[in-house]
Amino acid sequence: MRLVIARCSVDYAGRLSAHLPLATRLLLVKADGSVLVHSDGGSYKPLNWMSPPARLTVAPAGEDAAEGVVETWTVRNLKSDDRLVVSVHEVLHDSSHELGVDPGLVKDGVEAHLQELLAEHIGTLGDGYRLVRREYPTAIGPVDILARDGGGGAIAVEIKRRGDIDGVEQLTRYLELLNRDPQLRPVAGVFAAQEIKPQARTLATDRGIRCVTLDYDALRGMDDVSARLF
Amino acid sequence: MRLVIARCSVDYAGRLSAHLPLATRLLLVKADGSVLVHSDGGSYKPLNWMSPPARLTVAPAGEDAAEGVVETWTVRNLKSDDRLVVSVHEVLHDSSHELGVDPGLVKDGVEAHLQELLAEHIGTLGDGYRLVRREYPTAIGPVDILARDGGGGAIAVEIKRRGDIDGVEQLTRYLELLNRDPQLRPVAGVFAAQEIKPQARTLATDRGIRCVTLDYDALRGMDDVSARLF
DNA sequence: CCATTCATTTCGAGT
DNA sequence: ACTCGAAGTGAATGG
Repeated sequence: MRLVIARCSVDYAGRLSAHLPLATRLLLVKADGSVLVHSDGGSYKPLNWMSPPARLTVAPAGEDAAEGVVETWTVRNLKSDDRLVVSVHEVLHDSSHELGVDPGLVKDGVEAHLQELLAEHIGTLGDGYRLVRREYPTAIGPVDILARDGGGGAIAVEIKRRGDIDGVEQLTRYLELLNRDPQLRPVAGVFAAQEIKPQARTLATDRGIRCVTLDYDALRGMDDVSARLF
Repeated sequence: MRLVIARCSVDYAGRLSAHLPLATRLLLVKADGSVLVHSDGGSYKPLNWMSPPARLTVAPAGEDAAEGVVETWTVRNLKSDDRLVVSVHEVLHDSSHELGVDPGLVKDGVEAHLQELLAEHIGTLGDGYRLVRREYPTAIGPVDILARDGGGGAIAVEIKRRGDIDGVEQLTRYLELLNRDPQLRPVAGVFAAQEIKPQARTLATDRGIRCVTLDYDALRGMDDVSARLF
């Protein structure tokens, strides 16, 4: 990994065109040839970049030396024809470092986990609810959860972290299919998410689908309690 | 901006939990307190990070000194209660740099531009086509383009950079609404994108919606030509 | 300021 | 290899 602090301007040409005026920035060159151009603020997203696999070539200034350019970096993607051109005016820092391969990130608490928790505590949807199965298969893909309510009626549950209109459309398609099955019919729908967009709620309600807001911490808390009982 | 190359392990607790085992990485501390943890590969996305506004506090090793920890960095987000904890085992490089404010990126060639270009060259959809208006309003949101074909029939165009099933669903909803308007009825649909997924194409065709693949460079080229005429 | 939509999205899982 | 959906999505734009 090479770290360069430089006064530079940057041009990108690929799926779109973009330009960065002259300023002091961090140029980060990774082992796979990818380059990140970072400013001293903003988010984790660079101002501009070239994705791997890429190749960096450095050329001394040509005609643009008159404009103060010291050297020109050209970063070419090896699979597409995207190009990133960095016009370096002044190098303030330049160092290289051996990092080795990274063991990678371990995550916990995403949608899959939400589904697990709700399946485990399906009773939070109503008294007498019981789980039939998670990932209940249909012709167009698996429904997140199939359950039965206290009266034995079938319930199809679609789970999202953020519930928007697409999720309601998806659940609607599942319900249409499931309601053709005499073993299940009639199947009611539940749209469960940590956060449900108003538009999605309106559409769901209009179609007779119940909306449920999930509290991840509460579900996880119930988990802890039940864990303590053992 | 502070650049640190260090052997470290990292833990994040916030909307999810994540852990990075001990390895050598770049720790990038920005002026707004945000921290990025980068490996020597992958894309522009850091392995882990803390978004601004954030505050970094560094503490000498405590009980964990026995495990080889030299110092512990705690990065707290000032608006949420997200925390990033970096256990530093060895510092291989440490430098700070003044960058100043960045003038920011200038973009050109995104979806808005595609819509502009297609509206300008609506004739590429067929002989005699003419533009009624861009962002034609409906009760559930604006249609990208409303046009008339050579015979005077209304055409609703949905534009995407990448056309997938969601875009077809969206256009379907627009068409359903527009076809209730006696001034417009019957309204035909055109799904236009730089790249159309097979599934989306199938669904669109099934619903009588025409699919058109847009060539951005060609549209831009036509633009250049017409520009040269003036 | 909230809500929706786009993104050089990136990333991972499943087929 | 390809497709599809999720993301600690982030960022811009319109109401």
